[in-house]
Amino acid sequence: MNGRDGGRRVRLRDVAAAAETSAKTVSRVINGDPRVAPETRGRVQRAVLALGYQPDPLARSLRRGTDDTIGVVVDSVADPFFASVAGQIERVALSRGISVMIASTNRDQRHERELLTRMVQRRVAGLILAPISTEHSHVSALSCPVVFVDRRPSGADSDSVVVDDADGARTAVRHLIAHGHRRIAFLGLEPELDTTRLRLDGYRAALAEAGIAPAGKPPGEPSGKLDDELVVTCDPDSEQLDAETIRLLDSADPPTAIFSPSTRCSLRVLPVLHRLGRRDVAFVGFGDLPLAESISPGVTVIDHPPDVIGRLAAERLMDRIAGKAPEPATLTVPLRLVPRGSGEVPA
Amino acid sequence: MNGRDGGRRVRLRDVAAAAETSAKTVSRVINGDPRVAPETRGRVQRAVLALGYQPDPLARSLRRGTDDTIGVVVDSVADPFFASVAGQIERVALSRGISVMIASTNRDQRHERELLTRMVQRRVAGLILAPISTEHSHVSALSCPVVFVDRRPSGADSDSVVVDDADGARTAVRHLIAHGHRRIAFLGLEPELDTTRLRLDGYRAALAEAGIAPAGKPPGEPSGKLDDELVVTCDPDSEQLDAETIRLLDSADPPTAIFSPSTRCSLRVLPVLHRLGRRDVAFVGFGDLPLAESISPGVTVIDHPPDVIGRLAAERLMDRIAGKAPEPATLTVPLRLVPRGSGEVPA
DNA sequence: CTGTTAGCGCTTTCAG
DNA sequence: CTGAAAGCGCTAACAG
Repeated sequence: MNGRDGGRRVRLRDVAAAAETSAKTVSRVINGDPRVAPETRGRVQRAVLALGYQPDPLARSLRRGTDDTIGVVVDSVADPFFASVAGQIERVALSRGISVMIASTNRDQRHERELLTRMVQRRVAGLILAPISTEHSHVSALSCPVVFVDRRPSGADSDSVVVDDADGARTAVRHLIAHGHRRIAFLGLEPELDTTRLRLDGYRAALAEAGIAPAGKPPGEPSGKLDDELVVTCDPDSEQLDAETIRLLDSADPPTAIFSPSTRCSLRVLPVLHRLGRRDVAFVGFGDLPLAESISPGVTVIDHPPDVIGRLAAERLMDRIAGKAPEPATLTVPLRLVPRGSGEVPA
Repeated sequence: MNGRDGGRRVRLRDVAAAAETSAKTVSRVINGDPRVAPETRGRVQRAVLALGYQPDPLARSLRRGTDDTIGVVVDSVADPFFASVAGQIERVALSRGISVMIASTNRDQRHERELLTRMVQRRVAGLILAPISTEHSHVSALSCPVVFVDRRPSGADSDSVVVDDADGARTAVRHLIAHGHRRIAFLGLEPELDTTRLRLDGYRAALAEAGIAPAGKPPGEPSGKLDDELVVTCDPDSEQLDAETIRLLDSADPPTAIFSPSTRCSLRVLPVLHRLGRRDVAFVGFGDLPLAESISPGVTVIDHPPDVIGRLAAERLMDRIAGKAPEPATLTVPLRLVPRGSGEVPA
């Protein structure tokens, strides 16, 4: 009926034979080359339909040196933020007939490099990367356009779609300060991440401009802490963050407010807060959460919209692939604070 | 230094030339063929390293007819459940050196077919599919192993990893009945989905065994409703579900308990409940939620573990690809009820 | 407008 | 143990 005769693969030459012409002419028809006689074109199209021919993307890519697929490399597809980013990228790509290949680095630099190499070898037409490694000279040598998301490349001559992390954090902490808080904790991403540093900068800037000095630093630091007494940086997916949160809240001079620099952190810290029944502790998180408004108090967040970021990155990459983008640029997606209650708890 | 000399692609023949041997011998070394003289092997390996050679996966797949990539086709990567499933699949695949290609159907049958065709054309070694179409004969003809997840294929001669949807729903509704509820609403997936039907069956079974007849059905049904007065089925991503929830709660003889048959529904219904301040309405959801224990009352759920499902599906597919799996089987992942408060609200 | 030839980079024959 | 030839399915280059 439709060509799947016994599972046998239909090739260009089969179509050519059926249409009584050459492979090249069929190729022309397939690729919309206008220089084919209408009559011939008709015969070919009929044969294509009759045999159910579908071009082999592998052979085509090998010959053309490029593929109609783009690669998306993020921390983890299982992370709802990146899952959503990837989903949007897919939507945009799909609407232009481009396939998407998604892969996770799991925040491993070596793995990141391997994935990129692998994708380039597959002749992807372009890449969208949430970089984990700090050094990206190898990326610019990649021979296909790359758009960075979420985190900036160190060498700033590439396209990227980011947010103003420092500003977002500053806004969050200012908000807490405006509600009377002076002891505000930062709980607490991996210090290696670019964004951690920026959000920490914003946190400190807000404190500084309010004349709040970072608390004195004891000399011998346990691992997982930075200088500041109220700053914790550790893997937010580990229970260490729970422990640190409890320790801080139980300490002699505890924080009255918490700034959580990422959704992953919030998902750790909020349950601790609720388990302890500490509704008196103010909370602002970086990144929105499902059910944020159904918790009481509602969770105040800096909205960090994955769908916008994904869409912009995808559109940018499409333009680049089409050769349309004029020069590398950094798109900064605006952030806004969404007050829901937890950030407005008074000191 | 490491072969990326001027971005030029290093081919097998370049290595052969450097090692003063033939392309085929280099190919043998690359593929671990033992029938190469140790001395030759050494020379080749040195040349590979010196030139930074990496085999071209495209050319290799074209020639071999198979690729070391598997395809994952789910409703949407942006859906946290499937994102998590995909993440686990990726982990397992990766540990065996297999790449993963993820794509979303967006619950479109035609699109599902296109994606599958596309992936098969790319010679994927296997597929993991959360089927949306109800008829899957075309899938079994796909010429590569397929493992179904979440929803069963209609022709049951394939591998699949599912949960006992009816049983999970029955357990949930029994739990509510045990707490004294007799008017229990079902709110409310798309009726087209296989799983909706099964979960609805379980819901009805639990009611039936408790001697609770489905409420009388008015003759003229507005769209989005099934027969039963307390059953709503509609797209859970639309605001229609909010409206239906409010309507039911405001009706003359309102439900005292709600069974939400999926996480997507829960994320719609719970905010409505909280907005209305209806802490008196009992709630059990199918599928766990982030922050479920931080809401008050804590959200009672049937845990529907995406990581287990993903891992099992991936392992099953790997076995199949390796030719190890004996015969098609349906793996049923056990479900358990996690009481957290909302399901224990008395009638 | 159409066809032939060559070759993308690799691996499978099949001979040495 | 090694290599030459052929070809996976397609398209670029160059004729006609």
